[in-house]
Amino acid sequence: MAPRSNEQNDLIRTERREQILQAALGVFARKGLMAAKIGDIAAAAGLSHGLVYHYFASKDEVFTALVDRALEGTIAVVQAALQQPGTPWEQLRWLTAAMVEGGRQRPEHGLIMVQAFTSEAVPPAVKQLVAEKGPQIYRYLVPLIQAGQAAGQVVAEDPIKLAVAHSSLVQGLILGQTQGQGTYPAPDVDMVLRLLKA
Amino acid sequence: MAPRSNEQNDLIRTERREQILQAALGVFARKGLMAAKIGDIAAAAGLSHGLVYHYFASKDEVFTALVDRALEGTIAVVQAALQQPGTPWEQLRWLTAAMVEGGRQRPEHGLIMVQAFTSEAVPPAVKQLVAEKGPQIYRYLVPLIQAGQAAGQVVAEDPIKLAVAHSSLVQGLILGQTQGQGTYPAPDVDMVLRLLKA
DNA sequence: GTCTATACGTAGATAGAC
DNA sequence: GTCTATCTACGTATAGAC
Repeated sequence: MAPRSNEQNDLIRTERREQILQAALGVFARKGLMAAKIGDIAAAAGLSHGLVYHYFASKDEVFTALVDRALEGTIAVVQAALQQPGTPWEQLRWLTAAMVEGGRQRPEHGLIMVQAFTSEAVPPAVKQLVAEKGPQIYRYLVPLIQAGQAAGQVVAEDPIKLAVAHSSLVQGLILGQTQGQGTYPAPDVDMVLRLLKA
Repeated sequence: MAPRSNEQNDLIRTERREQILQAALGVFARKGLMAAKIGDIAAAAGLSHGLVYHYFASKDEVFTALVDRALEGTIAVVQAALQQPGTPWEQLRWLTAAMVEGGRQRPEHGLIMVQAFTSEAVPPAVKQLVAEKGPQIYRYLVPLIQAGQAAGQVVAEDPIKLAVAHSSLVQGLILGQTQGQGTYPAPDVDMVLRLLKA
């Protein structure tokens, strides 16, 4: 039996890491940071709980990594909206659709972020991430709204308030979907955009 | 030293119970069900942790009592809106103001409800409460929206979708206020009502 | 790289003193 | 009614075998 090469080992490492993160994403989203046990994550990933500690130093570190991903992902979507072709309104529509649809199919990121933003029982590293990267979302969203106002497509209100309202509604919808479990029909993109429409 | 009368004992009992519930409301809202320790609640209430168990059988029972209050309170507000004088639109405006303002001053109920609605790590009694009383909110909100539509004041969209959008936005705003800690200006009542306006 | 067994700390819950 | 001391269970994190 020939020994594994370094490349093969690296491949296994990144695979396992991803496997653990994916499993943890679901468990953390459903149960919350403190209620989620390492054993739950290991079981969901299909491996022993000892192995989780081979790849991550602590439960907090796993959670922090996921919060970072969720924040980076959200920022990336807002940035991507600015790269879309068309008018500011069309960009806003693209952004809204991406967030609402994304949240509908995979609400886990949204649930993780709510915990990161609202709970005090969160590792210091998470608080730092939230403080640093949270405002970045508005750094891109507010100018987009202002561009829409300049084009006469977005209502002439305080652009920051509009941005807060838009983000809050999207967040709320993700939570609402989780609770209702499809019981109620979900508002569509156009309904969300009524908030902004001139 | 004369012994206490039964009436005095009863008074102490209800006082202590309330004292514990108020303290627990804050702790649960900030830390979440699992991260909140009985010791935290006792310390916040200014009494020993043993005494908490004299008034409640378990931590779960305290949490469940608070969820019940939050749900009942929300239902009561929606019902109260229907009793307000004026047109359906004025009633909707009253309701929105009550929820947004209430959530701004005391976001704890909103945070508790988010946990109750979204977390799996919640006692069965809470799941039952959510299943029973959660839909009651829509039982009163949807007809109010329909009345507004009949009066030509609310846009002619699916009233259930409108109700979901409205509730989601209010919930999202409460969360947003908690995270931003007053960093950003909060959307006002009129901005929320743009969702519904004809 | 992966697992099982174990140590250690902590927190929920109870018992008994005052 | 209230507190302190204690029991007990569980979960994080580690050590060592394979």
